[in-house]
Amino acid sequence: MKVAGTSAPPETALAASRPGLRELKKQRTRDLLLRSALELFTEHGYEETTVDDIAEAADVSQRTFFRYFASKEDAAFFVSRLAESRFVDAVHARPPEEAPLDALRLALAESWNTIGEAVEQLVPLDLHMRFYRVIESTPALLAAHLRRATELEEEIARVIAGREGLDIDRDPRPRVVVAVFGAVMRVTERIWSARDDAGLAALRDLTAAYLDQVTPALAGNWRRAET
Amino acid sequence: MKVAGTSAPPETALAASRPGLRELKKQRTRDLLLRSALELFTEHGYEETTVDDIAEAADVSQRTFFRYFASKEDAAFFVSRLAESRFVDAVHARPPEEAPLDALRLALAESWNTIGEAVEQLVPLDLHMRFYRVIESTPALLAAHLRRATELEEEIARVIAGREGLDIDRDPRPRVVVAVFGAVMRVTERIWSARDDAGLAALRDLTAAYLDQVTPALAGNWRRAET
DNA sequence: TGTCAACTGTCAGCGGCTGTCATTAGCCTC
DNA sequence: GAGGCTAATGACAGCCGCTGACAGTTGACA
Repeated sequence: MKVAGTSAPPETALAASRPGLRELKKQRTRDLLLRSALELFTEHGYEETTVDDIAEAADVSQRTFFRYFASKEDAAFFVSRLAESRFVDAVHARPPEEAPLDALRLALAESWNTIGEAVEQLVPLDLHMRFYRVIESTPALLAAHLRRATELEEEIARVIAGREGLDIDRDPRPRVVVAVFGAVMRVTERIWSARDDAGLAALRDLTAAYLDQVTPALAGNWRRAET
Repeated sequence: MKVAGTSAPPETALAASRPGLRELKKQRTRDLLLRSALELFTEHGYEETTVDDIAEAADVSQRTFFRYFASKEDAAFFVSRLAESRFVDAVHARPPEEAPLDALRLALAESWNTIGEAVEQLVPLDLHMRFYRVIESTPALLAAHLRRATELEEEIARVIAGREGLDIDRDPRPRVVVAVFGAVMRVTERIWSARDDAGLAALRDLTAAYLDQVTPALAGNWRRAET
């Protein structure tokens, strides 16, 4: 890679520009591994599925699996990574006049479709949604998910701090809002995944509803002003 | 402790009533394993410390380690578990008139000392504090820590829901406040652990300061009303 | 077509963790 | 205080996630 150019193949800094048989095969193997993994996970459970199972389902050796994915967990979150990056893009694109919490909420509302499309490129959206329930019910995966979520929060907190012209290490507010936002998201995921209707639309609606409740839920006595 | 009764050993349904040489040895082994583990973790790092290392430091077989702790991780969080239960107790003890967020904040403020004492029973408080930095800088431990934190949040959310007479599955507010509270705690831990002064007092002060910023940080535009 | 590099499989090995079984050692009774 | 009972332990074997090393295969490109 990085063969700069005089004559023949362009091969600029662009990734995956001209496929080439090799790249194509690679991508196909990776996709197959990914899909096999998610299918086995959702069908038999994460812990119950060995890396050997996945490799066998994709007709490669176990060693090859680890050349495509750093770990079993890495494969499990491959799709999520894609979805998250879309959300980050959406936050970046928000007009800077918006208050932080509004920017986050609107960025999310806006990115649902983009995310859906991006996921569908890799694996059936339905499969990815079902896998969320596996995450939620598998301690090891849930732990990894939460850690990844806080990393994402840190990234977004920096974006927010940038928008507001604040030093993230001197003013805790960017991290706090983002953490609060993330906390609500997590609660939503949790409740959503326990439901029967685990579709994307349901998640979207739940999220919107809960985000509206943040401020009222924090303020004072609930027994006085109901609703 | 609690040796009452007539003549020989009562041995009622009470746990750990009369030590007995056996129980005593067991407890000593467990404490030794625990302390060895934490010392090795803080000195050489979590991943770098083998269970064999820990077992050897405590002069038992590796198999015995796993009879005391379900996993390496389990040993790592043994002390934290104790501290958390103190906090839960404190929340339970709060007068029911207090608004939820106030109850949480005051329960925390109140339990610092209790926690410190309880920890000291098991291992040097200093060691436990230093270990928090290991958690924060070890991906696997951080992940586990976050998962455990959300489990704790669920427990506390139920307590809050109880206080307010709400059905936790119909009203999201208990989970939301607790999640927000927990989110602020996490941000605090993170910032605290990155500091030089990683003492208990510093953590306590930071937490208090940040909790006061929750509501203002959520409300509207930061650029207008500064501090 | 032949050379080079990328991709892959095989093998060996480590660390976390578990089941099994024989041995040890506290406990309890007679 | 000698015996039997049972909990606690150690030793061993084995599974699974994961990694390094080496050799074989297969696209890429002159």
